[in-house]
Amino acid sequence: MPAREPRRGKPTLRDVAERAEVSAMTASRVLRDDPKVLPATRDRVRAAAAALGYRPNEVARSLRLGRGTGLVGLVVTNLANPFYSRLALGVDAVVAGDGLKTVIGNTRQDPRGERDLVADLVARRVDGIIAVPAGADHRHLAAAAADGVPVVLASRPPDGFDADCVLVDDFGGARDATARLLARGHRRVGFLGSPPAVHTGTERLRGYRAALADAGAAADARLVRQGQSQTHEAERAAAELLALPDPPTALFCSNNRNTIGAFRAIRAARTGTDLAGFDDFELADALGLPLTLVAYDSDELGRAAGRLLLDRLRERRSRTAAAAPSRTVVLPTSLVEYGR
Amino acid sequence: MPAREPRRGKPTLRDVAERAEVSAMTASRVLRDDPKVLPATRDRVRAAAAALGYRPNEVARSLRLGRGTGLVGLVVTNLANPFYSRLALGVDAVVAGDGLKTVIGNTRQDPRGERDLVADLVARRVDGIIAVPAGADHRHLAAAAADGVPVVLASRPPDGFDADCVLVDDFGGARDATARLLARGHRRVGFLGSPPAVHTGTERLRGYRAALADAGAAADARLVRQGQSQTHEAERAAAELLALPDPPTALFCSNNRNTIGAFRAIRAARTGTDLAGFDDFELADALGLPLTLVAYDSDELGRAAGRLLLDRLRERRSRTAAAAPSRTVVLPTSLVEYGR
DNA sequence: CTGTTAGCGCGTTCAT
DNA sequence: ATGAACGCGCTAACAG
Repeated sequence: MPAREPRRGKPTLRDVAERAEVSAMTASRVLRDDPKVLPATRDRVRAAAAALGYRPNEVARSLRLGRGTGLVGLVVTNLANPFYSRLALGVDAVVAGDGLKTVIGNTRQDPRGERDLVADLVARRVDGIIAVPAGADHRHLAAAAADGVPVVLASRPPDGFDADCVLVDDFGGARDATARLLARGHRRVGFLGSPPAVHTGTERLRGYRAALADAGAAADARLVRQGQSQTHEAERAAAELLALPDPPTALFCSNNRNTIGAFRAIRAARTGTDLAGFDDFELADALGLPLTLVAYDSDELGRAAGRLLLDRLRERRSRTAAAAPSRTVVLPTSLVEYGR
Repeated sequence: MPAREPRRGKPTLRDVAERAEVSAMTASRVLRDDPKVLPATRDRVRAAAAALGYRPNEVARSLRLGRGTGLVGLVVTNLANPFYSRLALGVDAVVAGDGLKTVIGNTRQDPRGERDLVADLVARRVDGIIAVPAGADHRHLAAAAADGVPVVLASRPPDGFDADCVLVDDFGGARDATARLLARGHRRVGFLGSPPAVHTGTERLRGYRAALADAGAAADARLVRQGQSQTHEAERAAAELLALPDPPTALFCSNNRNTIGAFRAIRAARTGTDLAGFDDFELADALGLPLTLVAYDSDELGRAAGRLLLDRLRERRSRTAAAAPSRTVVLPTSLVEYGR
């Protein structure tokens, strides 16, 4: 039988080479713009490649080169939350600048799923991982880092291992927003937040408490509700607070899901309860109720994470000395007032 | 020099094999749960793999197996738009069920960027591509399909080539919403929509016009503004319509960006203009103005696209007969009323 | 049950 | 300027 079948699957470098009547090596050189090729040969190879619709196989390429795959793994819990999609956008914008693509992994808050996902990303030889871990157990991420895959955490710090990370000033933002409520004369301020396992939730709770302490206001534990991660759960929790015999006159919410839920509850109860929350969101200005929000540059969160990762990858390429110590970037927050 | 250096980079199958004192082949079998291995050997290999922290290299694996990479490319224009992030989520949810991962490509409306992106995805040997093309020129997608990469379009039909696609009932939804406005007695209904090149925009414009014709209402070209893809552009266009000597008494908007912009303009102008739009969105019920929206299951858009792609991939695996004819799924819409 | 051979598509090394 | 040999890490196909 002849050496090679004519049309089996996609054309390979050898197909191009045969058609141009050169060796595979020469074809390879031409297609990578290696200068040491005769112009005439170059044209023949290019013509052959075009005629065959040749596409270099990046899989074979990255195997051979031993470098990474040009893929960055992004691990988030819920892409439907604008917070995460903005993050994804920021990451992608930055890493795309270096020719990298982003692989998304949506874990839906499932810790086991997150473990498998990270393992799979490592097996796929992504160049790096950017993660917003769902839980407090970071061993799977530590394992990835130990396997030599650079890991960058976003929105929560690494626990039990060392890694770059980019955070928001959770404590300061929450404290400032709560202080703003207190400055308006409120004495009973409720708190609505995510489950206690989430770092941002606990930090923001700390900020809320610090503001109360600073103002000499009492910290009533009955006014603190943690555990809501969906708007309808938050609405229910807020309604319960408002129905208390001695209800809070203001509410601070630790994220946009809780703020929106609380808004609905307040509007329904017509109590005129003052409202503040972490995270800015679209249409916050159009709700017809006064609202104090802790804003920050959510795109920048992703971009900063992307930059930290790119720095690690560059460091790795230029086999320079020892690895740089891990870095933490903290994004500032600001208070915005709507409808006032 | 000795045959193999001890610790260079990640451990490979051969490292595991040597440590377990078996051949690479046996190690391979164990790690893939091939039953034809002696339990004792199996344990030794497993122990060796664990001790070394071995991770199979999926890159080498997919090169060897000749199958795809287990990656699905998703091409969208703007992940920050909830419409696209929901789509991404739906796609990922479905394909993840088959062990596939989603690679996102955000084109930011740049047609040239989209061309390069698709070419890159093909070079990376993704198993398939799901795209919401930015423009009307689909030659790059046709090329990918011709290269043997299954392509599924979402939210717009293929132009100039054959492919599966999932659409929303753009025409019907727009016609129904406009008819609702007309049924309330409006005679002058304005239209705000995306640039003419976008399929959904033109279909929805057709629906709007059909409703006008059905009701015997005049189609005043001055009341039609196309070209807005951001809320602030839409707000400006809406304001211009409202400032006309003979302004429309109602507005129909072809997507959520335009609806939100129009909402802001109407609220600012205090004209009480009636408003309807395509796409449901969060907080639409809380805006304090009556609003008629064309709703559909946006997650299902992504899921349906994912399923069409999976069907193609399965068809490909089971080398059955000729390829099935391309399929089109159309999602129904419904009208929802808020604040009325 | 286990090992050997061979090669997926490509690029480095060293010839010529 | 061009080509042959070799191997990246893995696994089908065949021995044994």
